[in-house]
This record gives sequence, C-alpha cells and structure tokens, in this order.
Amino acid sequence: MLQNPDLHAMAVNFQMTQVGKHKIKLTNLDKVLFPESGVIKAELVAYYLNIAPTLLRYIRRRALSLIRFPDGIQSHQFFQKDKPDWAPDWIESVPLGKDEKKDYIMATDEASIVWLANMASIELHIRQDRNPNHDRPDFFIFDLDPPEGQPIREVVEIAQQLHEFLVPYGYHPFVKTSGGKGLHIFVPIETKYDYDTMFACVKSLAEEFIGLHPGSCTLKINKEARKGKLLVDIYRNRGSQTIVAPYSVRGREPAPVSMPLAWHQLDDLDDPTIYHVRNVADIVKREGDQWEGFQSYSTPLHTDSDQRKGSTIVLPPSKFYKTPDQLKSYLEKRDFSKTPEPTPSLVETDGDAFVVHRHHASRLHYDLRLEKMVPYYRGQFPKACHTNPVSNGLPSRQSLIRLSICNLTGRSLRINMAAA
DNA sequence: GGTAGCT
DNA sequence: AGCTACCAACGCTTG
DNA sequence: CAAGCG
Repeated sequence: MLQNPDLHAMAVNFQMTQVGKHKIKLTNLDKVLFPESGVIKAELVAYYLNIAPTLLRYIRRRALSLIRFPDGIQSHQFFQKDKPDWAPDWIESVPLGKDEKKDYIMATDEASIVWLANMASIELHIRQDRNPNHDRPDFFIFDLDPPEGQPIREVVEIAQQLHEFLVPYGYHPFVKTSGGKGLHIFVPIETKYDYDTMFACVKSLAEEFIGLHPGSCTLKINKEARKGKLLVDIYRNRGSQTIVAPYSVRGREPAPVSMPLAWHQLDDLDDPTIYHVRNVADIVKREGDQWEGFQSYSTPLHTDSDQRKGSTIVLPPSKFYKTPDQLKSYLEKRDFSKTPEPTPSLVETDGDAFVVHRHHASRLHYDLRLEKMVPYYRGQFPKACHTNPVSNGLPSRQSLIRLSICNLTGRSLRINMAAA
C-alpha cells in the first residue's frame, strides 16, 4: 500500500529530465498521440529535442501560436498563445495583441522546445515578425492551397512557376511542404516595412502572377469562385496572422512535418508525407537544413520602378546583393598591395573550392570564399535574369558567392552575402 | 496538460 | 474527490 | 448582425 498520496495518484507515470540548465517534468510519455501511425508522446518530445537547434533558427524570438492535442489528434484540440501563469519562470514571453493583454509564448532554447512538446503542442505556428520588431515582418508568404483532389505534381508546377516569377524581382524564395498537399513559399525581406506595406506589395505580385496563369490559380477565397483552381493564399501576410513553422509537426496522420526543401527537391516530390516525425531529424542530420542562411537572403521589397524591362533587370540597392556593375566599382576600389590579404583569384579546380581569410579590419572577421560549379537555374536560367547575382552571367557557368562571416557575439555567426 | 471553480 | 470549462484571432464574405 | 471561412 502506497503511503504517499501524490506518488499513488501519479502512478510514477512521469520522469524528470534536464535540458541545458532547466529541469523538466515529462509526463505520460507512452501516450498515443497518433493512433494510426502509433506515434507516442515520447517520439514527439524526441523529435522536437533533436530538431531544436535547427527549428530555433525559424521560431526564436517569434510569438508562438500552439495547437495542442493533449489526448491525441483524435481528441479535442485548441490554440494557445497566452503563457499560463503556472509555466516555469524561464519560459519567455512578450505582451502583444489588443491592449497587450496576452503574454505570448516564445521559445528561446532547447529546454523551452521540450517543455512545449511535453504539453502535446504538436503544431507550432509563427508570426512574420521577431521580437522586439513586432510591426516589422521579416518575410512574406505565399500559401499554395490546392483544390480537393489536385495532384501534388500540379501544385509543384505552380510553385516552380511562382519561383521563376519572383526571382527577376531580386527575391530569394524558399519552399516547404505544408504537411498536407499544399506548399508554402517564404520570401525573406529586410526588416523595415510595416505589415500594410508588405501586404500591398505581395498582393500586387500575386495579381500579376495570377494574370499569367488565370486558368490554374486564383486569389478568390470564395469556394464557388475558385472551383478547381489553386488558391494562392496571400491573406496570411498581416499582423496577428500566423503560419505553421518550418519543421513543425502537423496534427494529422501520419504525423507529417512541414519540411523545408531545396527547389530541386520538388522535381521528384510525389508524396509530402514521406517527411514525418520519425525520420525528419535524421534526414536533417544527414543532409542538412535546406533553408540554411534563410535570413541572409533578405532583400528590400520591390517598387514600381523595379519592373523588369526587356532583358535587363534593375535590382534595388541592397547590402546583400550587388549587381555586376556595383561589384565592378567595388573591385576597382580595392588595392591589394595595401592589405595583407592574398589577392582573390580563380583557382584551377573541378569547380569546387574554398578559401578562408582572417581579416583584421575595423572588426576582426573571417572571409570565406566559396567557388562552386552550379547548373543554371532548372537548366535554363531565364535570359532576363542574367544580371542576377546568383548566376552572375559568367560564361563558364560558374557562380562565385562571397560570404563575410563576422563573429559578433562569440556564440553566433552573422553571415553577409554578396556576389563576387 | 494543467489548473480553477463548482458541486 | 470528481466533474467541467478554459486555453486565438481578424478581415472579409455570406445569409 | 451573426455565422463561416482562410
């Protein structure tokens, strides 16, 4: 007979763990959350712990919306934004919303991710802004929402068309699965526009794109009006709207993950549910995060004067992207006899090479120069894009990207990119 | 999943 | 001691 | 104006 009433009540169905410097009580680890696939809570916690370092790149300092399924996906679910007053004091939060009366949960480290997972927070949704710039989004979204029964290959084709459409504006779109049949396209932007400005810009892009593909796409939410067409959902690009985070699990069978992909991986994507809670951590460990450097690709929003004209693109000034003309004047200004650096030069290689320079300028930093043979975009980079810094118009089909890596904090790296 | 308020 | 309620949000369209 | 939808 157990004498301790607490011990009796809990039937020892919990265990303590420590993640970093925080102790966390994990409860009901054998509870089945996904009945068909048999995924239990221990697997959810393990997944989120393993993916945490990568996941945190996309959710750190973002107010979260949790979708929780404490008794599994067959039972009731609910949103949660407000931090409960019984949460550990090391769970960070930020007052937001009307009258700032809600204390939005933010994940800042692996421990907070594990705490969320133990709460059966299967889905993590994020805003497009990062604390403390809650009125300045740093990416925009196209949510490609196919009509019932549309084959995934048709969704892929539209995503690729949208990709090709956006690149000439200087944007650098990224794609991920939604976890269902949809695809999400994220486009990083500089953190200097309010939501209204961003939305107007996205809307004008979407309207032009739909004009090019009126038979297959629509902006109309109305069910009748969009019969059989894929909805290009731009309406999430507003403050207080959210979208499922990269690497979030979805609350349906077979526990799929919203999986960031490289564009070429769409070429043979037939079933988005091959990416799920049981294999994504291993895939990322083996093959890497396909959105690596996401933030470094941010660009200004385009303006009306940035319209493509003929075969020439006018890129807006950017601290990350340089046009060949801008680079030419930069290179002319450099005098390598006055610096201790070796003069950059092309090296005879198979195409892949790298050089690291220790560069003690106004701030100590390291320059990493990567040279890689890459095929033109999808084998046929549009002529209109020949001044894009990624292809750089080099006759040898070689792209050079200069990365300047500055160690600012001793812990994290800031990476600036420019074509070179 | 954890708590509070009610019976 | 057991039961239940709670846990988001907003513009837009439709009835 | 409430309900439904994304």
